Amino acid sequence: MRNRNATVKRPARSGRTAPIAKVTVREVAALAGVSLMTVSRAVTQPDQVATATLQRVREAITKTGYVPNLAAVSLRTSQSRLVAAIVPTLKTHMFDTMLAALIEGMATQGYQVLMGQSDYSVQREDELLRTIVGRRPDGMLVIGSVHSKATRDLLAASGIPVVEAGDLIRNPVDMVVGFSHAKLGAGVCRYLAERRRTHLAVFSGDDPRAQRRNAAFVREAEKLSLPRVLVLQSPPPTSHALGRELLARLVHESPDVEAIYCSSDMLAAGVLAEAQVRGLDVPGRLAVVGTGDIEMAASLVPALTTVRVDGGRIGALAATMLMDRMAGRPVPHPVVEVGFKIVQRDSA
Amino acid sequence: MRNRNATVKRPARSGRTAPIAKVTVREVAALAGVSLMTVSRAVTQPDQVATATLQRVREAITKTGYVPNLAAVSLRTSQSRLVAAIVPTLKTHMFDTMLAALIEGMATQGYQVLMGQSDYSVQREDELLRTIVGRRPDGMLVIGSVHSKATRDLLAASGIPVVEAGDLIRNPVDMVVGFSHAKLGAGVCRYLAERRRTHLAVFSGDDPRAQRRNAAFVREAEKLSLPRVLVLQSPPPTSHALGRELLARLVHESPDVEAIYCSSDMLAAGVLAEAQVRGLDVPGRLAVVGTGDIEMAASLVPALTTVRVDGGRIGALAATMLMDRMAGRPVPHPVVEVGFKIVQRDSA
DNA sequence: TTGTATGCGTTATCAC
DNA sequence: GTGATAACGCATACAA
Repeated sequence: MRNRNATVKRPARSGRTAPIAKVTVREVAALAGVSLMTVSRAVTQPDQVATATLQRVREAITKTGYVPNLAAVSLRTSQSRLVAAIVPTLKTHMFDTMLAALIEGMATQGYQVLMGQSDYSVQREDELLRTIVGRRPDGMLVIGSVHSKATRDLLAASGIPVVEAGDLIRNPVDMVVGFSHAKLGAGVCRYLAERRRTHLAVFSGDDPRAQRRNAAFVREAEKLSLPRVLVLQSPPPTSHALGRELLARLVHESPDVEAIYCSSDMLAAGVLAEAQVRGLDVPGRLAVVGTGDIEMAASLVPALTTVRVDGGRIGALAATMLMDRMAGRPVPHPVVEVGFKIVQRDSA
Repeated sequence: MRNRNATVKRPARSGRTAPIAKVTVREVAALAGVSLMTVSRAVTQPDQVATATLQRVREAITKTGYVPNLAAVSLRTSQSRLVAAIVPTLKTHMFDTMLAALIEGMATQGYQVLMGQSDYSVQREDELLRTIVGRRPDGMLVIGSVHSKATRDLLAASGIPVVEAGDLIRNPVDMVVGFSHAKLGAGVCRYLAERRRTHLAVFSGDDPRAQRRNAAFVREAEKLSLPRVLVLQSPPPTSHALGRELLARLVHESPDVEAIYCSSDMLAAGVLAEAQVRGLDVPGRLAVVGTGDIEMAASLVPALTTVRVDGGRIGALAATMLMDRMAGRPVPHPVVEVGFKIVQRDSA
């Protein structure tokens, strides 16, 4: 059943009015019978203008449809009221909450957000950041971290407040809010070991963050003298389908595995689905732990035990730190480690 | 198990260089021993500059770390190379692919994307759009449609190319690419009727788009002389947990329902989970149809029958239409209806 | 309370 | 091939 693709009708774009883009303080001033500055003041500091004048100006603004040109404001004031955000990709759920919180936080303070997708490519990231610096944003959020040395230097030299978010890196360009992937990986390993699971596996994407978690997980298993951890990696993004596929493989190749740590909840959900199909009891026969605590985690069957990292909090913290820096206020903690939490439910 | 929140160390922000934000053509020109215009030309039209000069200028640019101020460029040229995108929310998967496609499409043409979240609030949307107009974007994408009359007029008058995406509305501000929610709702109803399901229910958010689908679904059922359709609505966003909750309610209140149309795949996934828990056979006892065809739909158990709308295609089409308009090229089809498709899998 | 002059950083235009 | 000048739209500084 397929709907056709068709052109339906012409749009009703009326050419009646002069484009607002061309309306400047000039026209408003002329219409209101005042000078440019009075209009400017009426907009930015209304209390400095006589009530009667203010009213006339406001009418003129309404009548002309005047909207101040922020490029001019930005040029004049050296403030863009713009914040840039770079994410690896928008196609996964991973960064949505962080971003949503940032955008919302900044919007309440009158800032707008410029978006960029690096697609996990350092080169894309570099190009992106260079273009963005041209906008003179008042602040920047980079999810993950800035990867190339040259760009790190560029940003450091630019004097633009930068928050690198999600990853607790050692040498931030400016500020960081994140968590330790190593602690997280080790923590999950201990959690499973405490619950008497000895044959462990890890399903994950092969991005750097996941790899750091995996490495720590494996190290911890060695420290606890557990059998060798089976690590299955795939190119990101990790998906539900991948979870099913990986479990299917595991069942054949290493049927003795008792617990799986998945680098995303979606991956874990796929594992649960495949386990259901195969009649594999979770958690009886197999324990499953996810990462992210996405909305569906709590209502899956069985409810998914997962590592919660509060993306919304990270985004909100980033917004606060940026605004402090932008306002010239001292930032008490330029490096903030946010916690993660293993949320115990039914799957492990 | 909770990691502490702590400050770890001071950041390594070196104050050594003059902020790039302050480097202008002036400094570059001085260093290269040329005029401002030569620098400007070296950047924008290198072939107009003698090779030797070009080289000197480029060295000077590298040495100073000069990055052109786009606010100034924008002011001077009346071109912002900025495109704005307004989404209801980033917290659901609904618009990710559309957005990702748009951002990618625009980025390849040297445009940057300004993001706004309206949170399904008309007032927020208005504020947002007004601020955004101040940036003089070269184009705008609004997911859904522009709701208030005043803002529609503002946009129409602004002369900014606008694409309203996702919704095939009747009187677009400028251009539209979308599908008919009414056709979709009716189509799903027929699909279920053809499969001998007579007692139908709809689970959905109460946003306007879902409501249009629901209304058409109900009308179609009446036309087919089916029993009254049970419609259960909740405030968006729809979620997995909500799907479970609604099915639980349904089982008590209307156990005779044979098919459910869900306004999102996540909602449908929740319904499948609850059905599994209750031992309700899907599709034997109950058919389930979702909306969106998100990645997990195909690997759910049972695989989810769903209505696919190609968000990536919509985003890409929007980007193309915007770029045509921005380049002054005629837009052959300012109103584009994209198809939807009912993807038959196992759940219905 | 209101107005005038000036400059933010860049490019269009015209002159050399 | 290169340079001088003006202007984009607005707000800062100061004068009235």
